[in-house]
Amino acid sequence: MPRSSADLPVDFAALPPLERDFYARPVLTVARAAIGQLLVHVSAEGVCAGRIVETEAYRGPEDRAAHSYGGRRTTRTEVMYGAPGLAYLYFVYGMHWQLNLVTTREGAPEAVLIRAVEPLAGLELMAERRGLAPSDRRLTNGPGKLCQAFGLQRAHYGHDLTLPGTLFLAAGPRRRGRVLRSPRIGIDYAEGWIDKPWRFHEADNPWVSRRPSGSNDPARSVRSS
DNA sequence: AGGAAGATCCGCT
DNA sequence: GCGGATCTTCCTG
Repeated sequence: MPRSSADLPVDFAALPPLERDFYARPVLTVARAAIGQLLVHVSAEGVCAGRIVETEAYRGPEDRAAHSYGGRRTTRTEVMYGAPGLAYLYFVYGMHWQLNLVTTREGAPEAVLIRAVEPLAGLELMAERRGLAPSDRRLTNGPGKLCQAFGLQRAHYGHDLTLPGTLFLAAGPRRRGRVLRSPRIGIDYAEGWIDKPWRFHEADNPWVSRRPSGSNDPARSVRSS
């Protein structure tokens, strides 16, 4: 990767995927490590790529906010129990898809939700899919938005992210901002787990979906590697 | 067979 | 800030 996106154009589609080792770690570790990595999707319509700037960790079966809470194992959650490096996509609110990375080890239903991405390539295609201008920040600053922009949906359920050429993560540029932690968003139903700071995002990145809500809970800063 | 809820987004006030 | 959109999945009876 170039040091900045102002360098020569990168052939994102040809980048080597992150290997299974990346995903085969505790979910909080992967959620933190995913910040700054690249998400790439190659489709018939074109190539979309971006830097991951916001994630959340879901640690079933004990995590009440996780779909795999209590060991729940259904058609929908089945892939969460699969090999680390698989993609878990699900459909919510009758209209939105969400992308997760399966982590840890087979049988451990833990996953990282990708909540926001900073677009680097395929902006025109993303804009077309989203019905927005390519310069619009709403292109990819939310979990449902980025899936629509990248053209991700049911067909990608269970896809192996370690395979090259289609849908995968790749090593991001070295330079990154601080990473902050805060409580996860939209899990008011998860009594006892609401306040866990399992959301990670780059400080001062305009593509992050929202600033940490509670000005009271000081988002704790984490060293960037 | 039916109902309820949902890891969201958008537009309006 | 609030409510509506919209439909799949899962649980209950």
